[in-house]
Amino acid sequence: MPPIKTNRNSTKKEVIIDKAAQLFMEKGFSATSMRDLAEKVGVEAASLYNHIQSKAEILQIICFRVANFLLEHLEKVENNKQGAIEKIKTILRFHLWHMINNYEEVQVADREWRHLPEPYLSNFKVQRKNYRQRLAAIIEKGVRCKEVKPIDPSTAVLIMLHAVSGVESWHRSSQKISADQLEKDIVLILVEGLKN
Amino acid sequence: MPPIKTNRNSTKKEVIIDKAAQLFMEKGFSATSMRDLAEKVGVEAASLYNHIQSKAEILQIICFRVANFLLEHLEKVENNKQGAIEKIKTILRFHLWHMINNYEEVQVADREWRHLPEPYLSNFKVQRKNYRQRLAAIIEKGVRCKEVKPIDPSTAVLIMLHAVSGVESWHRSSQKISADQLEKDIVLILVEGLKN
DNA sequence: CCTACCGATCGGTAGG
DNA sequence: CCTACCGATCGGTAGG
Repeated sequence: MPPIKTNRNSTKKEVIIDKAAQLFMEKGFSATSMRDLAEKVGVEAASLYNHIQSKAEILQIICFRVANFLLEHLEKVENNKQGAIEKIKTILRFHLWHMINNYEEVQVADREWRHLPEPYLSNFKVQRKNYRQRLAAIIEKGVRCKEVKPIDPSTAVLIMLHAVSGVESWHRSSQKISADQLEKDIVLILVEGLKN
Repeated sequence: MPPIKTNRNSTKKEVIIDKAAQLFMEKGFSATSMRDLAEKVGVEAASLYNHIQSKAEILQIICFRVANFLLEHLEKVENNKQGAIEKIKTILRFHLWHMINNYEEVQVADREWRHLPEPYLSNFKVQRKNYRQRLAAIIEKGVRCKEVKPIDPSTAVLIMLHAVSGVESWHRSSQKISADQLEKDIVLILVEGLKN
């Protein structure tokens, strides 16, 4: 018999990672104890170590899962035939969608990566820098084609990425507007702000 | 004889707060120990308590100093006679200037306020919400006057405030462009994105 | 998966 | 401002 296929969130390890993401988001990585996590999962602290190697491993899985996901999408966009503005719109929408649906993990990756132990920390920083530079390259090309305003590309990247992480405030709030409307408004403001 | 006037950063307490802001920014509030801080200040951990009451008090001073500073400025802008776009520009520039010159404290207030003990935590949340609502009110008025695009005002606030906190990436980087150029670019992108 | 437990480190205090 | 020290809690292991 083949092994039963387990989708994400069905293995105990995934449950642990999921609950950890919630706690790391709420209290931060350092302020979350393995006893907090164990309680949330419904076992004793020692039992967690049958599924994970360390507290740091959980953070590492979360951070690199998010980073790889975004990087893979960027690669696809780089190779398509859209213009700069369209590429930016596509990336922005993907970021927003990813953020809205996985905001705990994305938020943790964004905020708590500093607590990664080496060599993961350096590795993550390199990936982060790489991502930003490639995004800036798309914008720079847009500037050269006069499709985008003559602004510093890395400043534009900075605004884009940070605006996306602002979705957290929306998520936490009473959610007056829909996810669709939120996406439309953000894309409108940023893309119109970039257009020449 | 009158007491000698001490400007900020000249008292030992201010030195402690300043070094703490650096550490809280670098490692986070929870991961910073009073021994780390003592070493940076150049005394033993126990000696810190002659100047401060607790670790939490330091965070509280940092968070409320930043919040009050921004709130005071907002009040002035609310009462001037500029249009909505001009008001937003003024606030955005003030935020950016404040961020660039005090980025450690601002960043800590932004990121570590969750670790405030009650009742400061609730208090801070109220001030934060209040600030955002008043900023949204300015934008909403702009939308009603057709000066600003018909977007959800709180979405616009979300983008503005998070874009500002992105200055941290700029600060940490090799600082290719000047603070002036950074400010111009950010104001340009965001304000043009909002204009109708 | 649990009980029992480890050494290390934490924020903070007593007393001088 | 320091030495000495407190109880609590931390991440993690041994052994079953």
